[in-house]
Amino acid sequence: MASEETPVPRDFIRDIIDEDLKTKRYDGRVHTRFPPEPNGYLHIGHAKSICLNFGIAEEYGGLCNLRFDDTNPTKESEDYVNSIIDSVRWLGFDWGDRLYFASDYFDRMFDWAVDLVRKGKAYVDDLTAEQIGEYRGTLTLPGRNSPFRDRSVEENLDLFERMRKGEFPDGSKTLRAKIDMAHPNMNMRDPVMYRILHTSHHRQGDRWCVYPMYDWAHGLEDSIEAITHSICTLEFENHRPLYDWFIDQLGIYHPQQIEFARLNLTYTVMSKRMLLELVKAGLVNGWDDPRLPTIAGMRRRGYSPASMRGFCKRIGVAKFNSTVSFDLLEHYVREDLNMTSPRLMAVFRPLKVVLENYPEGKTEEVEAVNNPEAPSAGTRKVPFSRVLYIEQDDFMESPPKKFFRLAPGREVRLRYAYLIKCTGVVRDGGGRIVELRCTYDPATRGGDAPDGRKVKATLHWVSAAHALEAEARMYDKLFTVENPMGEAGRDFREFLNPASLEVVAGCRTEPSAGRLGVMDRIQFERMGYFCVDRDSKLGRPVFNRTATLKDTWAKIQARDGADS
RNA sequence: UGCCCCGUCGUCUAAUAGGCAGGACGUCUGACUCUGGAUCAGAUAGUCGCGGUUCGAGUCCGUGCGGGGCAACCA
Repeated sequence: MASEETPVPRDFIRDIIDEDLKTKRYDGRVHTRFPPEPNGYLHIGHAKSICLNFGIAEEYGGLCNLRFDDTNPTKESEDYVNSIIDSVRWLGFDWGDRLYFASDYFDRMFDWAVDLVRKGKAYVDDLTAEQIGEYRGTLTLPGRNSPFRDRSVEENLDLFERMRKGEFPDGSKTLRAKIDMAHPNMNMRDPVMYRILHTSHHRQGDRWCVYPMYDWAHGLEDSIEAITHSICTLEFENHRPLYDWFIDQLGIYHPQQIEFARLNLTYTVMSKRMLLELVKAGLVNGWDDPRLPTIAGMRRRGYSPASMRGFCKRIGVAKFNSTVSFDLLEHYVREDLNMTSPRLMAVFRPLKVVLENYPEGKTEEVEAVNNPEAPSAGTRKVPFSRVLYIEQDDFMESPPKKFFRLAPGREVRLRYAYLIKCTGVVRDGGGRIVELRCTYDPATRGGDAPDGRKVKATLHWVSAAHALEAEARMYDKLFTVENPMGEAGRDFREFLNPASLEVVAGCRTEPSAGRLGVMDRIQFERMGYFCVDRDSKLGRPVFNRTATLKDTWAKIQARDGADS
């Protein structure tokens, strides 16, 4: 885990915590929390927040809670709760026995609301949602007081209690904080605290028909759990004054909210809403589609938890709205996978090679290194015989100057095996090359020529008779543009990359691939990092491409105008 | 024509309490190599503008410009 041995990052949040520790603001405690709403799957943006919150707790010897902000039963479900628990655990974090649900605090929240009503700081409003909007004013114009704003405490108490008992239909009444309808911060214009929702809750059943709003609930949740630093994203900055107001009116424990910029990544979308749209429309294959930036999707794609943690740690934390390059993510993934992935050989688009001077029916085994970065991974035997497959892209009949691979009359090395030279091509009726005739040099077993002659390329290969058939799913960027949301008036779906998934059937792998288990991560030499998908069948594995290897040749081709 | 927040290489991010603007990714060179992988060496490129304070400003003050957020009974 080289990526995690980097020094602990410094950022403005840790500076604030250092300062609070110095001034003994919270008696030297550091207690954070990760508070997702169970209304979708977690994505890499959440991973940033998870790493931040759990990471800070770890570094300071504090604690981090996992708390579900389940205040809106119309959008939430237990399935989402489970997927979130699964994702956080997979990322490698532990919340001990501190798994909490906002819904478990509903009684206390209700009592506190009654408290506010008693203090004349909250009232029951009969305005409709639409009217509330009208009375709120605009960004530049002050709002007006609701005609129900000055009801007596007794009447408010009675009405609120009857709301709770279910006497009123959905939307007919709300409980509102009594603050200031002319406040320059819109959030302070008598925000709604409770709405009536005759909807059963995935944990509370039908116990409630009034549910707290985020602004009212969230600060209370943090207060109840004695959180010291409530870390959240920038869009809640304007809500902090309200969060503070509630806590001060109630006179309860007061955490410090700190906002940071959410993660944006190029070539993808990072909002649960957009992700949900893609899933619902069937534009991807579920929440764990390997093309999605969901944690479940990236996991299925083959990203390791360590690489995701390394990425999150090293992108830093700031208040500047930024977009991280997808290249950076891939860099950390490759960095980790390079060190940890066993190497195997597989040919994705097979081209048959017949070694004319190799005895028919003979098979030998060559020794291959499992991981050049980790000698302790040992070696393995790979069968070699007269008929082989190599990659179609590794042969060109009339190669350009910079093409180093096999061509008529040219000699290359077969990895760990022999030097071979191409002596001819065999075509089908349509003139397509279907087979290469080659000779091998028996003196080069293992790959080195006794006379010291060099070759410019080493190719991966498999023995036709011993190969295992497999399917590969080649994933590419989900969108064709860096910011799919960036074009005014265009829907982000217009920029979906039609080539984001290419299924390659008929791949041939060396036999040892048959011993892999689901989710095992490997590198197919020269082709990229892959992992075994759960769709694999016995004897016919399915591989997801996690990332390609850096490919200098592909870069040259792209730059020099692809003459292939 | 309101309020809040933010502007450092192409990108992300450092610069302990004002003191040589550094790192990473990307890109480009080169070395090495039985993965055109990995590794190594080098190059590239930045403090949004204008004033002010100061011996000294990315950092402090003012102002302009630019970007983001806010008008759900969502979070």
